Amino acid sequence: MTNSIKVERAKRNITQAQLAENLSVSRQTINSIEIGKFIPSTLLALKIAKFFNSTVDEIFKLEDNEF
Amino acid sequence: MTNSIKVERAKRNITQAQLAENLSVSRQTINSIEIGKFIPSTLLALKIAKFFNSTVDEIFKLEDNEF
DNA sequence: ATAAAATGTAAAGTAAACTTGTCTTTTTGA
DNA sequence: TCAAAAAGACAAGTTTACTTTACATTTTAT
Repeated sequence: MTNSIKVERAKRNITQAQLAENLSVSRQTINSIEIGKFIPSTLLALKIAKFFNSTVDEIFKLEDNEF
Repeated sequence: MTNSIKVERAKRNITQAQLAENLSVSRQTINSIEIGKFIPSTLLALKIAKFFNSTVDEIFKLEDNEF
């Protein structure tokens, strides 16, 4: 699974810490998700998508070999 | 967070066990997600959405008080 | 009404998400 | 070029997703 959180942040010039604060999670959580270290819950994914006025499916993508 | 997995299953006449098998998770995992006992990972949500030819955002919704 | 299938529930264990704290490395900007 | 800000990384601890097993309840079909 890939995600474009870093790109979405860059578009809006928002830091990991700012995103984290807005979502009420730790900066490390955002960092770890961004670099693919772990997979967020669907609840957090929905919040991330909403924050970026986007969708979960737009930000998180299955890779070819997945499913 | 709410989800419409039960409805999507009903549309296609698929049991929890069949869905679980297709997604390589246990039946209890599907059951627990359906009744809101726990929140799936984004990876599993993407697989569920794909199985139903739908989207995560269509199947999983934030409730009004969330975020 | 009865059997079989499907669903709900619960407990114990494992895996992984997430937190907090700390430190290093990279990037940014004056 | 230098300092500050941002990002990457690591470890230990907590919480929660998920598994397996097992059993109870509900639904479906005959």
